[in-house]
Amino acid sequence: MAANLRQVAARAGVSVRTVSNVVSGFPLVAPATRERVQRVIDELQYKPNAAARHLRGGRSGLVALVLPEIASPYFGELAGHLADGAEAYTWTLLVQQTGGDATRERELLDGVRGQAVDGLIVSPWALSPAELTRRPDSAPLVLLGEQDADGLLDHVAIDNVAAAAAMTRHLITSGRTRIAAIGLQPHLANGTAARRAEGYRQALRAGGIAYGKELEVDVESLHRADGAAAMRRLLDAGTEVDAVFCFSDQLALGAMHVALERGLSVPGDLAVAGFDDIEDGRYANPALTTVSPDKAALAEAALACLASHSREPRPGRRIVVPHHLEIRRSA
Amino acid sequence: MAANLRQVAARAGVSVRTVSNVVSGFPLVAPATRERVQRVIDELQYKPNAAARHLRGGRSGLVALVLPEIASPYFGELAGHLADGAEAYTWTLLVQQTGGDATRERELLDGVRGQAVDGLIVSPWALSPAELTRRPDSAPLVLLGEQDADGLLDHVAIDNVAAAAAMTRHLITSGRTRIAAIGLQPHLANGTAARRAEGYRQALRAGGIAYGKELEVDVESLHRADGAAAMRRLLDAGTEVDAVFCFSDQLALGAMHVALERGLSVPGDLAVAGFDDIEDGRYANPALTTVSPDKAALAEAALACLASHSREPRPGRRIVVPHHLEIRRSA
DNA sequence: CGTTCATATTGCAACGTGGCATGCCACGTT
DNA sequence: AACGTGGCATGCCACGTTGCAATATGAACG
Repeated sequence: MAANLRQVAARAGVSVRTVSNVVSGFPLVAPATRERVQRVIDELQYKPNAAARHLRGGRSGLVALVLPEIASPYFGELAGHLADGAEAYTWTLLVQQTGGDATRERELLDGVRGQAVDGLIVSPWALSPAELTRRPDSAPLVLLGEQDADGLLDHVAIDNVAAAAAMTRHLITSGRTRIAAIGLQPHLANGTAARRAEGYRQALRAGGIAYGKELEVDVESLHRADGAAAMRRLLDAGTEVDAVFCFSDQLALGAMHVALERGLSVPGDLAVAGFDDIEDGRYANPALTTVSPDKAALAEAALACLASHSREPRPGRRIVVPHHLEIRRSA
Repeated sequence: MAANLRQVAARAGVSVRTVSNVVSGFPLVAPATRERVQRVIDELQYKPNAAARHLRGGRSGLVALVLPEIASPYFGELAGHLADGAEAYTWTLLVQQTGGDATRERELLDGVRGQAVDGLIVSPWALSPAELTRRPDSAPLVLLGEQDADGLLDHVAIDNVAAAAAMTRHLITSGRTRIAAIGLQPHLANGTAARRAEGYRQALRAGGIAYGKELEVDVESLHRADGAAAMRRLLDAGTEVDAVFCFSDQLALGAMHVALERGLSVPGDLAVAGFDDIEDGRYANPALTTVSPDKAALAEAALACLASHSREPRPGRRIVVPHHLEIRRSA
């Protein structure tokens, strides 16, 4: 049975209000009183009741992270940064998985929990920007990833077009001429893959390199298995390729696995590049060349956005965090 | 501005209590009234206030997952299963990272959040079983991993001794005679590594294979970098080895990376085996042989434990979930 | 000695909900 | 006609906290 303010107050011979003042560090408390109350607090191991504080103050101290799946390394690493960073704001991170399902995404955006949370950090998958903005005014929300919702919602992301173009240029510079892309998702409203594809095409065009539909491979989702399947399709189709640029590291690891299985040498016969710079890529064999977004900055910016947004309403912001190419062995 | 019961009641021309009855599905409400109230609820988009419910009912609908770091693939995958499974109990998962720090682990076990949570799922790192049991009676707690706290706390785990022995036997059976182990953590009270070491030694002894200190490599933590460093030490020491059994897949991936870098062939010159069956291992090159714990069962058992424990107090339980060897290419 | 002021402490109310007990009404029974 | 029964609906209260406004205390000053 946890102690409450009343019990502490009774035992210390002061009013409930005074105990509350001590707990919350209100300055107008006599040192002697403060000390006496503090002693009772320690003695009874009093801990403020979060539910009551939440009800009274309207602040839950919770921030929801809404994403397709936490088991995905990229999201896991991001969640780690977010959970660490949240502490500075006295927030605790809550995980909500959508499984990439549109209905579930919609539900979570203003579900039961939506009301009990000080903010939402959302990595949308199936929902279009239009659907994202059309939501009742509840907790502040920040999107991870570039979205066409400028001025309406906050979003934090790297410049995907520039990043994809830079990696493609790297492949061209190192002598590759048949550069495939794995990871397009034409069926999704979520524009991340589209932006990466755009950067890829821009760079090919600028480099005077051939490109076309046969070099672009769609995927259902971004797991290693999808990358593996895509690579198999590409090789089975007999398309000539000397490089693949995958729009996620997981796709790249799956693709590389298949390439090696088929007896290709990486990077000899085939260069493989990824996107995300997940920890696995660093220790892959060969180590994976990748686009490295500054995940810590991404997390920090998202949290700062929420914090500033809950202080005062303002138009949506677009925050771009840095990225760099991490050139390793695979490309 | 979210609607509350009072506003719905006023608009529907009934009492607050009746609206509450409709919301909570209390049967004694006339169908006509129920429908009228429901219409207003939909109209005003009424959503029950979680804080008030929590305060009134003492249930927050939150379960905390306390672990060293969520970015670790094993924990990420486990968190995914837990978040999915929690839904069936109408729980939401909350992530608390300890960074393997004893002080922080202690804090979190009965911290501010500890009181606001319906249960704790804890993967201890630095804390000893004795310290874990010595805590004020707050929310129910279940430990992940085997701990010497039988009868006092619930814990859910695979049989680490048996699993490690089985993998070691597999290495022996496939002809290896100089089998090293990477991943001992003599400085930690947490007994998982110790149990795996025990299984390893048992199997070596039973197989009549040499073992000794020079074959057992300690690590600080379980990251790929630790595995890589351990492998380097092992090779630099000139110890003759034809297999390494790593006590986590991350260690194994780091170790394998170094082995390949040094020009060894895997599994030709060196067999590498891991523990955890994380997704990366499946697509590693070569694919990683590993001990595969049933993570879904682990998650489900942990949640069931919490649920049953919050219904009625009872002595601590020890739940063993199945595991199997996942034999791939690396060993 | 009375007034003023700063400091220290307090009581009241309200946040939104659900348990409890009770009130009300219509209908059927004696 | 009086009474009992059961279906519905309601009012009151408490959960633990904090904002607000008011009050008590003591010191300083005219």
